[in-house]
Amino acid sequence: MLKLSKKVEYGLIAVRHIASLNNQISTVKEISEKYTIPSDVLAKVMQRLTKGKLISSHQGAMGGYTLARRAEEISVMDVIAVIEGTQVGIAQCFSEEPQNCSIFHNCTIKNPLGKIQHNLELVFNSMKVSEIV
Amino acid sequence: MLKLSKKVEYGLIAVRHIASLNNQISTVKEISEKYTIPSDVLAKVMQRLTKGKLISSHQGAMGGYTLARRAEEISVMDVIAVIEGTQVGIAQCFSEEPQNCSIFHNCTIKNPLGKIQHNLELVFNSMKVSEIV
DNA sequence: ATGAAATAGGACTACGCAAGTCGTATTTGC
DNA sequence: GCAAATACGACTTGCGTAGTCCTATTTCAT
Ligand code: SF4
Ligand code: SF4
Repeated sequence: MLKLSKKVEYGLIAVRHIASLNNQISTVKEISEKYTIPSDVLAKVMQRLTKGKLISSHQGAMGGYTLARRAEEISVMDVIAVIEGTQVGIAQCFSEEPQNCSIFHNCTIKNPLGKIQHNLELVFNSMKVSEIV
Repeated sequence: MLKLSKKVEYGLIAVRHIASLNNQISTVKEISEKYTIPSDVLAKVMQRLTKGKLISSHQGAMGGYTLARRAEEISVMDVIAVIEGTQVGIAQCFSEEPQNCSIFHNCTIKNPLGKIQHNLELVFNSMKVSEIV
């Protein structure tokens, strides 16, 4: 409960790695070996980060990935949001249709939880990749 | 990912309910019907809250539950910690033996994540039941 | 041109946890 | 003694996470 997925952790490690090398091009093989991450899993993480425009891919031999923005402009929240396609919410009614929760109408805690959700987002938004290199 | 469990939500609803009734004794049946919560599930949640000394149980006919502390002294974090027996951690290495994570030794993000973890705890600790009645 | 190095992406499996159900025992007020 | 309530363990089901496997595509270097 409340745990980040491994994919997100891998994504953060990868993005931080590229940033720490001053945005030098890096490959999946290089990163997966250095940090002992299953390369297939990391590959798909990188593909999502590419689709989310946080990094840029360079296909073919001598290819790899570079950052698509400055490290100061990539937050932990960005990485989470891109890797988890869905909306991140501390409760069901924040991440999907509120009606999906059978007790939505007489739920007495959704407003307080909304406040907490907002504060959590502030925390994740405020930490940038540039701070963790 | 990052979602509270239903048990925690049920626990918060129940604790808030009792608090809103000015600590009048309340039963599982009463709460489960009012909020459409499966009574068996709620029952076990209440038992955990009792073991965690957040509420007090009164067995037998005319029994039920009351708060064991003032609503100002029960935080959302307390409820989470008691219902989830385990340590709540944003990453594996915070909730179990660090060695369990195969990449612990060369993990470059555990310190930053630790900082985030700390901030999240502040958020959950600062919201008290008395604020959500 | 050809082959090697790299990204792109779908299909599938295995495992663990969340949520709920069921059955039974125990306590206690009337 | 009966009914209302808590206590608690065993079980099922479904879903999400993590990982594996396989194939296609792109592009550089020889
Ligand atoms: S409505 Fe209440 S119970 Fe349903 S998801 Fe939102 S917060 Fe949780
Ligand atoms: S060590 Fe790094 S990767 Fe392993 S759990 Fe802690 S943070 Fe996540």
